[in-house]
Amino acid sequence: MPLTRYARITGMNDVLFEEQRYWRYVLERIQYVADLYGYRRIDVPVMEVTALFVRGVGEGTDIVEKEMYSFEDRDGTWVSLRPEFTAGIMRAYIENGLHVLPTPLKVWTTGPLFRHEKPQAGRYRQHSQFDIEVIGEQDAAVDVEVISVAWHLFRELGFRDLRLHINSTGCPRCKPGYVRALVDFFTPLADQLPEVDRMRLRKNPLRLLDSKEEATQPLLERAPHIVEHLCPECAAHFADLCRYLDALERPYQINYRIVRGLDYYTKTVFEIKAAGLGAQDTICGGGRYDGLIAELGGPPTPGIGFGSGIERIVLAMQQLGLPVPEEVRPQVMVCYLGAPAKLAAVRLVERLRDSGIRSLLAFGDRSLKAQLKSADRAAVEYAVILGEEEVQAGVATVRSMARGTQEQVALEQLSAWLDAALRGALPAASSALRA
RNA sequence: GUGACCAUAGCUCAAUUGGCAGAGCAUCUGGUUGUGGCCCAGAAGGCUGCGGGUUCGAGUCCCGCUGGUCACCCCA
Repeated sequence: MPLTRYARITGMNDVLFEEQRYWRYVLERIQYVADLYGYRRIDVPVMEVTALFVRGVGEGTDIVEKEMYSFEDRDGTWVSLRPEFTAGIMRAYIENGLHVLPTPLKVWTTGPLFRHEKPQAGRYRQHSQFDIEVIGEQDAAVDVEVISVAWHLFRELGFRDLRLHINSTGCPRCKPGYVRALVDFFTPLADQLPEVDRMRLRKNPLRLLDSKEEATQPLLERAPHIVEHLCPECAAHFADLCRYLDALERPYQINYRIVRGLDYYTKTVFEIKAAGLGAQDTICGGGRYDGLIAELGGPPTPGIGFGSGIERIVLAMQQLGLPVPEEVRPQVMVCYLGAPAKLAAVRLVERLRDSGIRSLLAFGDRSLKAQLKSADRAAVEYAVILGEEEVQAGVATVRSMARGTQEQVALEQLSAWLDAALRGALPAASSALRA
């Protein structure tokens, strides 16, 4: 007897059966949409050397500075549980020489990510994302396709109230100029800013844009927009993005206040928000990272991708009452009376499974009453009863749980009989007796 | 990392001013031979999150810790 009861580690979650219906459906739709758009699955390790994330995500980011699960491996190398997918996938791209594949390379993945944050609604320390990446093409039509993959998925899952926000963060050529303009704008107004935002002005001026401080809001209204400071190349790219979105008649809004927290973003950034969640209402976020692969030691190659939190999707679907398929239920339960019949039952249930019938065996030598009760709880369509009499005669008693009728079926024909009955094609000349 | 609220059976919740820890649901068994759902009866299930303190006496009051929830920060 253990003296302590073990509990979940903070921010970790058990996904129980009711919720699994959502997970199963979401994953299934993800595969469908990924196939539809021609994305190939890739899986990368949950652990990488810490330096990869420091270099990829960015040294000064919150993720790297205070949220990574990092530790020294037994052989002395520093490793981290992945806090996001992109860096690992880019490492795999470079390491496996995937640039030799037809360009662009379009991949998707899913799995757990780890960030040591304080948990709250829709935010967990271990969470899963659906992630896609397109590597090797800077055409803005790619950006639109990437957004469409997410959009299509959410529509497929039944979401209707979605909001797409887009922005451009420029590139190393135009971003510094904008940051300077932003600082020039706010510096004379610094005394009107709350403490937090004065700090942002000094440390990371771009963060001012997504400030939620009351006092800052009216100032932000008049602050310069990055869209007006883009270099000709970034401006043209952004204009293309908008033109293609318009062509799709996809509703979007340009939100010059989207600033993503990862250093690698360039040009397009976007978020999709859903109703039904609390403060964490972003179910998809991503953008372009044209400098990342070179930064990680690969050939200069543009890329774009997004991550979408599966827990958040599931949470929103539950809140919104979106329909998901019922849990797959077993179809038959085999009940038995006495030891000889039990031997026959053990053989029979496995034979039923061989013919593809989802079957349970009533364990534990309990009374027939108890066995039928568990058949009822399991919501099977048929109970198959094997007693001394049945074994003698080489038959089984088959009881329809819904109708309460039963009849005897020869053991050799049982699989075929059940198979037909479960399809709704009951054999015609069967003599049903009322119970 | 900061703040607010919360913690009693597997779940949802009771327990008078500080006075014997309970109910419903779920689980198991039974209501006469081999027949489910409804009903009835019973069983099992608790160091009241943990540790201190006040008190004749603490689930209840006080302090600390841990955990949970929500929000900030950040992010999916």
